[in-house]
Amino acid sequence: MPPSSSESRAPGAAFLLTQLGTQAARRFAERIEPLGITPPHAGILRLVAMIPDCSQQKLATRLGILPSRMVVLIDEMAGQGLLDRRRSATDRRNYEIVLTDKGAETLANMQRAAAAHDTDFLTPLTPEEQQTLKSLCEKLAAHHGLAQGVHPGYKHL
Amino acid sequence: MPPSSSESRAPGAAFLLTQLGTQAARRFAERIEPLGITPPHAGILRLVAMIPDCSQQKLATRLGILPSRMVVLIDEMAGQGLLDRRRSATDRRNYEIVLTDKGAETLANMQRAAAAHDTDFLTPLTPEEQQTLKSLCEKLAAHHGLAQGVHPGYKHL
DNA sequence: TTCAAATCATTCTATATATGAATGATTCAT
DNA sequence: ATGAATCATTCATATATAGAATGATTTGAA
Repeated sequence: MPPSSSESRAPGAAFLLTQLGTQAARRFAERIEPLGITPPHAGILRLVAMIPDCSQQKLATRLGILPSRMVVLIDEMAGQGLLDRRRSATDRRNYEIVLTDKGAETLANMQRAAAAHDTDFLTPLTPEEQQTLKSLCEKLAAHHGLAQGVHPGYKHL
Repeated sequence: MPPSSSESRAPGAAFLLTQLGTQAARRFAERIEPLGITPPHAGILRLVAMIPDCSQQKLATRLGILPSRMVVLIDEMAGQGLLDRRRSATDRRNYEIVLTDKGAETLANMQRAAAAHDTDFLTPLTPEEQQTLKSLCEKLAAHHGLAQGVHPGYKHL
């Protein structure tokens, strides 16, 4: 039987992951805030760079965001000059979202911020421990069907 | 220099932690949903059991929730019969929040759900790997100043 | 060819939550 | 005894999100 002498409940690994994940997400949000973007913006930026001339619908389904919310997010980013809406020549129902020069620059800054965030967050661990943690997390993520590079924190709860 | 041949960006460990943490939080929320409670309720339940006769103010500051929101949460839980407001005899400004029998029962069910959640979420890993992951997470959590058993996901962002 | 169904972006409405100020009762310190 | 502080509460406001409804366009079948 588990040791529960009085009321001292040692949290399990899943709870620790929740704590750490929330903390990591918050710190990343703080890192990119000076760039004028939020985590959803960052996800869009990455995806638009990976899939050029992508419709809003595809972005929405890939990121798990509702189309109606995507409209607002794209509005914001277009207003900042990070990307442009371009009517598709073949299907005039949808847009092709394209990165501007400023958008590409912001993406590069965002990736630098992500790298620095990663380094800082894992700094309490030795390089060997960092590698071990990463391997274990990759194994877990694979088994839980998490999409490469897209975190499920954009939709519902 | 890091290998970035084309556009394939391998996510760092911090990003993996964000993904896993979000996923773990969501699954836990689904687990306790049949009990009629949400994650904030679960946090309150745990804390009230650990600190009996606790004021709403203490709960709010410990959990990082605004007092005005705490009122609503306690209202909901009292409405479900999980806890009672009892005027403090020594200081009639504040309440002492006490668990009811049903509240204690729900807490026990919640802890069972948490244990099952932990087992299921980590099932892709061997027992040794699970222990390693837990140790590394504990080390990280300690260095990042995370409170025992209280995750920072209840406030702002 | 034509017409119904599907698709994309958008707008609108409703709900939940975050935030902070203000209120009233009570206690504390001088 | 009086003013400051504390606790629970209410209020007003802002923001995020879900989901339904709309209009333009394309697609597919009769």
